Amino acid sequence: MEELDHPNLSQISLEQAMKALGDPVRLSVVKQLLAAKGEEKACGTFEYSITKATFSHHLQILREAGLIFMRQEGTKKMTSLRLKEIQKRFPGLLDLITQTK
Amino acid sequence: MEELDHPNLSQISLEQAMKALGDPVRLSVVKQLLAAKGEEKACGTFEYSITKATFSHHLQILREAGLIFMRQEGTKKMTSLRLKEIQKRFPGLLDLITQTK
DNA sequence: GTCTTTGTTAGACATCTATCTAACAAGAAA
DNA sequence: TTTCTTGTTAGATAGATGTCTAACAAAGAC
Repeated sequence: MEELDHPNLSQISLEQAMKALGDPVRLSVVKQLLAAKGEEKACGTFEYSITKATFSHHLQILREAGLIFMRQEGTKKMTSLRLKEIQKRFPGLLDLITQTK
Repeated sequence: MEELDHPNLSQISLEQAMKALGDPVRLSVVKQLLAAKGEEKACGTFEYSITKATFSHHLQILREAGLIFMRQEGTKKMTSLRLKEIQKRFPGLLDLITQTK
């Protein structure tokens, strides 16, 4: 099993974070994780209207942007927001996403 | 002379704003406008390392995303941040850009 | 009027990106 | 072992995006 790359948030630019969030699928993922209040979600529990292959691609981008953490558990892959690290590196970003409708 | 389209910020999604900011040239423009503390800047006064044609294209994207206001003054086009409107529609966004290094 | 300044538009082009289908991988269940 | 569940990888593709050059437009200066 491959070890997944989870970059240190200090390596992530605001530009890269913005780019990752400037997509409907990926912003929706972050919103769903925010709604989960820090709890993990298996990939299959997200709502989306694309194929699972494409969805997997979007999760990879969010992971490489330092925004989500993923770990294997059996056949499932548990995904969670890197809440504290994001708040430290990009203060106000998650509040902005939560509040903006 | 064409009237420029300046959308109402209520029409702009967070996703669109993020997308506009997820580019090095455009994020730099916003940072330079923030550094100008609300003052207008002529296009020619920005620092960038692309052609003016490409730069013009990026300003158009920022304008259409509701982030900047542009007005003609003689041969120059004065550009400014839509500060208050952004703060109202996307609270914390500009602080985030200002603070993140 | 002619030239200069400032920026836009048109067209072309290479690269990036989101998407799909099909095949694969790995763990769990039977 | 065989099958099911869950998700990734590979390869292809259409469309979006950032970039350039060249031509144009409009206002000011001479």
